[in-house]
Amino acid sequence: MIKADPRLPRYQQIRDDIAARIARGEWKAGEAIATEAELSSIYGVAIGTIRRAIDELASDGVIERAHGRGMFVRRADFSTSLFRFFRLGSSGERSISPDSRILSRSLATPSDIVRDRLRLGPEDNAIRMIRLRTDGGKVLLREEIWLSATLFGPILDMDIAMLTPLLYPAYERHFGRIVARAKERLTVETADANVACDLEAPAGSSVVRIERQAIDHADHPLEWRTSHGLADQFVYEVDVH
Amino acid sequence: MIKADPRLPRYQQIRDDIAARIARGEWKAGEAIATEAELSSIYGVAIGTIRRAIDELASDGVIERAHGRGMFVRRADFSTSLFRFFRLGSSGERSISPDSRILSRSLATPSDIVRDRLRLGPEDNAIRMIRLRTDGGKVLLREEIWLSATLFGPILDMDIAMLTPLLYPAYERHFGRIVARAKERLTVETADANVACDLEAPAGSSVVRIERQAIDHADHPLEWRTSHGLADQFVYEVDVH
DNA sequence: GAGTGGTCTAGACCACTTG
DNA sequence: AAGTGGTCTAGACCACTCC
Repeated sequence: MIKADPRLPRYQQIRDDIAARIARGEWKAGEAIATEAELSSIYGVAIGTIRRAIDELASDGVIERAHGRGMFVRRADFSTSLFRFFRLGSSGERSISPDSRILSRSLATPSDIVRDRLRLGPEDNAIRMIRLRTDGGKVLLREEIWLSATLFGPILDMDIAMLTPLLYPAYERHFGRIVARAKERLTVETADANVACDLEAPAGSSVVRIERQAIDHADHPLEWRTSHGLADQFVYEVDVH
Repeated sequence: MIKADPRLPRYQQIRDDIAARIARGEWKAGEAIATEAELSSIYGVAIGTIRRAIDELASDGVIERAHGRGMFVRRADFSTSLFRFFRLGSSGERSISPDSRILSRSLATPSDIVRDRLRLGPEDNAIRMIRLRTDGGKVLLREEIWLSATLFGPILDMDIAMLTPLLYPAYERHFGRIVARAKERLTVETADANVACDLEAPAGSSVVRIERQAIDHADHPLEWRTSHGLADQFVYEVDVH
């Protein structure tokens, strides 16, 4: 049933197993998962241990609890957590449908910064992707994405449709790697030639730069991403705890 | 011992009581608080209930746990949570000492936006403060801060030294109101005359605008704040969950 | 009323830190 | 060895939802 490191606490093993089942599609978005009592007998632990596991999944936004009704898989659109740029325009209400287009995907030698952020060894290789996020044909964001080739190597040969529109669900589904949290760093700068070209704006335009390190439950970095978007139409919303 | 709403779960009453004790100075920053077993007998509840209360204080960053040593009041500098703008400069390492200067403090009629964000009634009054955050004489941030006059009225007559350098600890100490989380929204715009003047920059400079709604445990908004800083030296770091 | 999640108990045993 | 927080148990009872 569980093949995780037995040195980890049971509630963490169970948390990861439930997350993996959801990623494998055993429980689908919007559906109710097994009840606490069922899970308790499935895993052979007390109900309190199950609750502890679910607590973390709920705070990760993977599962939603409804008192008296059950526990439900959240639609995996990440709208409340790790995708929340560009509510766009003054209306402020409409949420973006995250169309994305991967421009390139290749094995590459990581810079020292990328090596540090992904915690790669001196010999490790990396995967580099350039991706555009668009809405209604308009380019909103240009992203440079770095992954460890050791962890995500097969991504180079996968059908591109398996990587759209969102990458984090793809990491879960195909590699069992769950992004639990991320560190982000925002600055404002002027666009260089590559960024300006992809954003369809003049070089030297004012752009927002977002660096994001995506991290799993074990505190290991999964992805390093640098995104750029035009400053004058940029909105960034976040809940700070 | 506890005078909170008895309809609330015990662990929430205990959480708030412990937080209030810390705010009153019964346990000081860096000190160990009572052990779980002691708290359990103080409050007359099982140790699991104490743990539940402490869980929330720990995730709020009020208390830090150390396995085998005890539980400690975190230094209340908010450096890891709600004050983390402007790590400033390319060094990226030095953290800012948050000098602050309150320029004005008065009763004012809130706009509809402020009324909405503070959830004020149509007749309620508000307090408006303008504050500068500086480092080494240089102005980094210009803040416009709004509070409910009903909740924070006495702040108008307090010695200004009681409100520096940080406001959130002052809210805790003098009003027992704890900021549990905040919603922030960042945009980039050009400075108007007031902002440019306070930031000692030409009007029309590119500035970052941060709107922040600070919220307590009961999900009630405590403060609405709009901050501006020069875009070219702005760094914003956040942990996203 | 049956079934669900939410709170709370009163322990047990383990892992870590300090003397 | 003593004391601390961390994990886990096997229940009890409550609050909410749905039939």
